Amino acid sequence: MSDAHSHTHSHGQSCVVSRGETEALVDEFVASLRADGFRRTDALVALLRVMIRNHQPYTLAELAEVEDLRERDQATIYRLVMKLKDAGKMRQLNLAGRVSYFQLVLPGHHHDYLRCESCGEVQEVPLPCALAEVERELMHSLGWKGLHHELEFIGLCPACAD
Amino acid sequence: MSDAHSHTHSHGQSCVVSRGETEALVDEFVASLRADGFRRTDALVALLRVMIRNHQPYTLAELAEVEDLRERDQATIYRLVMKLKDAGKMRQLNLAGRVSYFQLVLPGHHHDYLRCESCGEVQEVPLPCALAEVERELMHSLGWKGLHHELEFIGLCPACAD
DNA sequence: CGGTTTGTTGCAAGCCAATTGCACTTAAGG
DNA sequence: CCTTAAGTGCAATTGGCTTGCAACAAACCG
Repeated sequence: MSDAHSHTHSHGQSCVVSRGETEALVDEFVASLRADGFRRTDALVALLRVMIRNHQPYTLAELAEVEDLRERDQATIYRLVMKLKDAGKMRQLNLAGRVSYFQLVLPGHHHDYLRCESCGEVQEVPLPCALAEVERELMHSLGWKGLHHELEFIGLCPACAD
Repeated sequence: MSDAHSHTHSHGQSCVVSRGETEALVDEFVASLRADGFRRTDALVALLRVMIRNHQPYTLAELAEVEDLRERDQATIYRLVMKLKDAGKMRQLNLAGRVSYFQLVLPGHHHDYLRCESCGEVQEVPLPCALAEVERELMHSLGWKGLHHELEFIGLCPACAD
């Protein structure tokens, strides 16, 4: 009952960074992490390399499939992701049902998503997001602090719509 | 590692329907469900009574605690919810991490939510939502069909913000 | 450069919401 | 009533996380 979505989701290509530029960003990122008690380990570097080079949401399972992380324990990746999240450097997105997606927090790289409820495809919304103003209004009128948001449009992708 | 949020979340009161009016809406809802092969069972009526009278997102666990559903098997509730979802009458919201929330689809009763990342409190956004136009634009320019959306603002509620 | 401290990792076990198989019950429609 | 297909309870399984523990290895110190 209820459809499955258990295949590999294709993400929109979005935000790909060149090889050399990635290394510099990774170094910078790791350096900033030192303050949070992180050490420069192979696993951390490999994880950041992937998530910086291709800035998009990944499931833990997807990360475990990636080059240089493939042969690592999933618990290791899990703990890295969680620690990054605790440090405020990682965001947990609840795009689909029971699996969580994770995406690095890179200031100025916010995105909303479209998800196909038939095939599970996820793609970025190619329009600027105008919710920052709503956030400001909510913080002002309701007293909430530090708001960000998660917006997902759900429907049928062109391929599944027939 | 990573905070827990495992307590009972308080939902904003929102959309409460009077006792008598609820019964009428339940009857109407059940009637429309006949077309999808549903039968009028006690469990279905009890479920709809709750979810129509107080139109808000519920977890399966919360539903299982409710009057008239308390002594029922959780698998029964689960299957009702899934079948309603398959019939397009129920929406699965991914508000928090591990657990899913479900909310009946009642045309014209759309809401966005605010969630506190410290205490887990969820409340409705008390502002009109202006994304219908974005949906139209996306369907037109990208060829997606039947779009709806899920929008959640995340931050610290007034109580947790100090 | 060794030695110490403390974060990191692998492995395996555990957790828990969700999911399913099966046999029994019951609503709906003759 | 009687038949049929949907609904239900119970128990068992799945699967994505989550954790305890002992072995490792960065980072730091003298």
